[in-house]
Amino acid sequence: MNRYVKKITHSHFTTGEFAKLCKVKKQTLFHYDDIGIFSPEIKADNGYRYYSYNQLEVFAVISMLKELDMPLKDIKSYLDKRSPQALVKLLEEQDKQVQKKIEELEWLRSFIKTKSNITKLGMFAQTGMIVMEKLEKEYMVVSAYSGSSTDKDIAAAVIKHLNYCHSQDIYSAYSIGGMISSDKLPESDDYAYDCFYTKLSRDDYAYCLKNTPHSNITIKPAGQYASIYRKGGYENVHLDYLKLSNYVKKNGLTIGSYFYEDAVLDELSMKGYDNYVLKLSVGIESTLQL
Amino acid sequence: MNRYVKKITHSHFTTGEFAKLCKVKKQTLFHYDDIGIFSPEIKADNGYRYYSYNQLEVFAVISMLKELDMPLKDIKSYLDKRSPQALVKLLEEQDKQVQKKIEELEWLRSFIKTKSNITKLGMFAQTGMIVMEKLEKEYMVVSAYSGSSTDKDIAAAVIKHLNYCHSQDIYSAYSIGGMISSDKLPESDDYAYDCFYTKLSRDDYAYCLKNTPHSNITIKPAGQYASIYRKGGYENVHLDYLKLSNYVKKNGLTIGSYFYEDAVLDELSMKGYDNYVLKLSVGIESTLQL
DNA sequence: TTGCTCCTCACGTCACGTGAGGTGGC
DNA sequence: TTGCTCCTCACGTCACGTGAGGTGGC
Repeated sequence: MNRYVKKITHSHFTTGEFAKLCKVKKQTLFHYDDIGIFSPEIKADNGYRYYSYNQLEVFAVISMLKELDMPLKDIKSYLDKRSPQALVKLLEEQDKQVQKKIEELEWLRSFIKTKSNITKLGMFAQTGMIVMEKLEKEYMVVSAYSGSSTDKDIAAAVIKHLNYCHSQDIYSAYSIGGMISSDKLPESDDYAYDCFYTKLSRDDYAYCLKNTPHSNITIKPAGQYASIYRKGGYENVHLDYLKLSNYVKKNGLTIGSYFYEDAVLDELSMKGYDNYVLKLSVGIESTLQL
Repeated sequence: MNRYVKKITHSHFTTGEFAKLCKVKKQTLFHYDDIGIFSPEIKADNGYRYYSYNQLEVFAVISMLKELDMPLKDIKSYLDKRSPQALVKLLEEQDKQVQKKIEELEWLRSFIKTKSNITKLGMFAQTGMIVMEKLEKEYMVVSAYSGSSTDKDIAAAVIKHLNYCHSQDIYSAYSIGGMISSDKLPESDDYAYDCFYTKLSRDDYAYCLKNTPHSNITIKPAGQYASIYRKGGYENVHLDYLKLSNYVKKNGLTIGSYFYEDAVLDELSMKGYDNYVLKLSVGIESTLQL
């Protein structure tokens, strides 16, 4: 690709042509020339810019590095000191970056899937009535709470819980839930949780096992649960806990150890607490079991 | 997670606390409040901002959407009209985006690998001497060139070649190469190519087959090749073509149909044509073959 | 000659980042 | 009281994008 190169500008591309070939705007080329990162091979006396074939791949690599969030400054500093050795090193570093990004995006897909499933659950749930459901086991990170009932303590406990999750590289799509011991039925709106928890999706759990096998992960057992989905947020939640409790008693069932309280539709899809959809549930065991 | 919420600011997080939990700078939260995309649940009379637990996941989703290059305007317009239906739709769209991005990044990895291999080839090649090598078959997109010898025609032909590649969604890591019929030995530096070509990596080829099965792809045959790597760019290239030709004759070998000319180290790792490393090669068949 | 493309210059924008200078709760 | 954190400006930055107004080659 050398024919007459260096001799006549016709074998070169104008700014407009080169921009089209690179699928960018002319202004980008002007900008790159201004900051000295990528200039045309030839600059005519009238100021016209002429780019060559061989610059195409340089531009392609600049675009690639930009895609990978490398600042133009860093790209320039490579190009200023370019060499085959430096190129190979750069490419190897970028390959690692790309691998990491792919993993992040794959995690993101599972985040999206989980969030979508939770939301659909809230959209289609029958609200205000008790439903019996067979639930699979779930993995959760649980932080016991035994602090005082002051809000300051609670806020601190939540921060601690989240910091623990983050320290284990856990960023779940599930919102924080609350557990209440089932022998401590809430008697007013002003009740306290015994634990905070963060549920994990299967993917979260797999990722967690791989990276930090000794994380403090609790299993919420599989089995029959009595649940109630409620619109209207947190107002008079204790009445629904009462409903659940009465239902279990009336049907002669054995109540599980904890009530679980989850926000199914919350701030992300609804504005204001009053519009949240909560799910309260408790494990039950039929006394008719063998 | 409702305890005393709405009543006392202590159950909430200050800007600094919330920023730490979200792994961003405070300024980001100020900015989001300014443009109205994400404001604290409570703003005290003294101007202090207080964020709640339930806002954590909203912020997480904003971060996620930002990661996926959604402008803050668009994120705001979702949040302004938020609903479970809109959320599910948004998530489904984003899932497609993420899938696409993952595919792009996987393509990028193969681009990086190819580029790296080509560069290593140039770094470690013995230059200035003829080497015999057994090459595997390679796939290439070839554009015949029969235009005049004016540079304008050549530039137009290259544009046409690249546009064809782009129309087939082919963005190879290989630079454009040139083919010269082997019965037309260059006699001066001013020679003409008979074809331009773009080599494809295995991944490019697989991708190509999947998307546009009828692309015009040529196979450069596997077999023995006589090659010469040369430093010093394009000056007196014809002398190396002569070397190759003489070598083939002297050893009583049958010459293949075309000379192939590739830039192995070019503008990307070297400054200026004079420092390029080119590879010239031609297929040979031993006349001693059965 | 017409129309298209080229140029420079100045200002806008997007999503924050960076101090400067001052107030306020434990 | 000390020190830390909060606040609001105002200006900077990064990578261009958008015209405005004028020149220049086929």
